[in-house]
Amino acid sequence: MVPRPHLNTIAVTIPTARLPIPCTASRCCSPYIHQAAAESQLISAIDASNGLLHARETHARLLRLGFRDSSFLLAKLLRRLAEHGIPMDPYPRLVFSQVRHPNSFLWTSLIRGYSLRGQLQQALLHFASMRRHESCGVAKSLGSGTQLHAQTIFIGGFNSDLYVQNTLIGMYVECGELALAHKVFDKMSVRDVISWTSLIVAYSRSGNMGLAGELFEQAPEKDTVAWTAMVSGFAQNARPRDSLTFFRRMKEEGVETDDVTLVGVISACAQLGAVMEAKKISDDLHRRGSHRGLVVGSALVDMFGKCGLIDEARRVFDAMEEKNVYTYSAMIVGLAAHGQAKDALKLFEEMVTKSSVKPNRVTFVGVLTACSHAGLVEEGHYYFETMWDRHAIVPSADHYACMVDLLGRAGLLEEAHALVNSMPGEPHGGVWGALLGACRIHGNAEIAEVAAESLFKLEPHAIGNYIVLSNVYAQAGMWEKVLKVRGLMRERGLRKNPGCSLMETKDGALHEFFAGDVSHPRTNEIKAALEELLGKLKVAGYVPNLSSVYYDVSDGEKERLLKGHSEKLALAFGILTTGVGQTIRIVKNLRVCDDCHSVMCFASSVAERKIVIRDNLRFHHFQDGVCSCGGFW
DNA sequence: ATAGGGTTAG
Repeated sequence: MVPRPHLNTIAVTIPTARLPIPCTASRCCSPYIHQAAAESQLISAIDASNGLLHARETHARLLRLGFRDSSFLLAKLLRRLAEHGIPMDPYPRLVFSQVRHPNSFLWTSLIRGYSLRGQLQQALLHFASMRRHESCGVAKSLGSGTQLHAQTIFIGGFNSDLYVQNTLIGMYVECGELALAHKVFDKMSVRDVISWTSLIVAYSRSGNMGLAGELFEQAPEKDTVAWTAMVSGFAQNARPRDSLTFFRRMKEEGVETDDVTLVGVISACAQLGAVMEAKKISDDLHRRGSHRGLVVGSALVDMFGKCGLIDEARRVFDAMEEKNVYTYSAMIVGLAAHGQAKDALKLFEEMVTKSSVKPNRVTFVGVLTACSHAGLVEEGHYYFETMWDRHAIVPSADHYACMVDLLGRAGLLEEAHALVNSMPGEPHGGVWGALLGACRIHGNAEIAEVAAESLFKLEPHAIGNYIVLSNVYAQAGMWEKVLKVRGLMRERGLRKNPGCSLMETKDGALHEFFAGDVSHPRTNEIKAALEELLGKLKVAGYVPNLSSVYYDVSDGEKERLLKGHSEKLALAFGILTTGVGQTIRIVKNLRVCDDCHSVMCFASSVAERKIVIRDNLRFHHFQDGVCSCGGFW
């Protein structure tokens, strides 16, 4: 299954960029030197080329010397040709078409050539064709040359051609030039649904759903694509409930939905953990027969994983004929979040050995978190090493964060700290955050202070860091320092995120509970059910964990605060609304505290329910008094 | 011909 880790030490290896190193003891490095020399000679020749004939000679030399695929040199040649006013057809166009994998620089040179000669339709056609190619993996970034070219066209007229204008908007959106996109839109005398949708997408991508929504309401015509842009826009901007609302509105108004629409809603359900809605969508897809498609399937794997139905995720995964890196990553990440580390690693091995799908950085985040949440330190080291050894992926700060988390959780705080200090590049908030989190678990106030100091500089408004540091102090009984951190928070105008738990009843209704919440219509019943449950749990041996309250108050007050935790309210409500043997599913926005965790363990056996909780990190499956997380959370 | 889609730590 999992290959033997070959690393036992906490090696702090600094990955270096793997450049081809031509020199060996037996072979001289001259071929490389020759090639570099040839390249620089060609550059000079291109720069010096005068007119078509000279350029053709240089081109021939370039081909002879084996540079037929050098986007860089050929782009230079194209630019030179354009500067000399040589018509784009046929020669420069031929130069371009001979390159098998043109990069965006070469594309830009071609487009620029056309636009400089006033052949704007041609320029746009090539622009459109470049965008089609980009989705096949060519560099996504558009050079400043392309932007320049667009402006040329913009100034040069064509404001009556709907197609040209729409293409321009699309291009500006891709360049992130929102204001310019809007300017083109404003100047248009005739707009169609594509113009409106392009602009809606532009605002949605910039995070401005308010304006996107206004445009949507104003648009005179709305088709499936326009509606879908809103549904996925809300999902991508972390507003899953609005996404669902729009989806429902769309159906009410009789607008056709398609696979793309459903992918948007799937993502919303994944964020919410809304199981009932998720199942409805999945059934819908089955009826359409498109549940096994590549994108839909990958989204479903992710959704079921995030809704706590990991077996269902696996079923979809196994049924898919075509899988890519999204599919595998979603499945691996899902298994990791459910604590099924061995399965996650096994799947990764299958991916590497049996499929032709190459893992990417996201896949490795999944693999490393799987190790971390299961305490598999040696395996984590092993996979971290293979990233660059075997898969040519240079670990990013995110991967270092995973390693710090892995070491830290396992109690190797010094090693984790050393890794932070020795990693290449500056550690970001995630890296320090992982270290701080580990300090909370192991009660190390000293290293926690170091981590927090960096975090307060890097992300002064991230409230969680203050809370965790203050909790570390509280655990150690350092109350004066707790007050100091609270003072700091007040100074910076930061307020604690209220704990919130979500429970979905069978009818698909979502019930929300906050800490100490009495606003639920059945609050009295819930309170009574909780009291009754806690009474039974105490008989079974449950003792309230008062050290989970990080306030310096009396024990009685601590117990009262513990009872108000949102997941306990959700649990009590769950017991009211389910029967013995059924599953209670809760989604929580923050980490589950130790006391709630132990209550869930006890309750799963005493109340004879399965309890599945998704917190901000992972899933806990409670059954017969035991949690699947094994203490790692 | 031009608009909407899936995986990421603490």
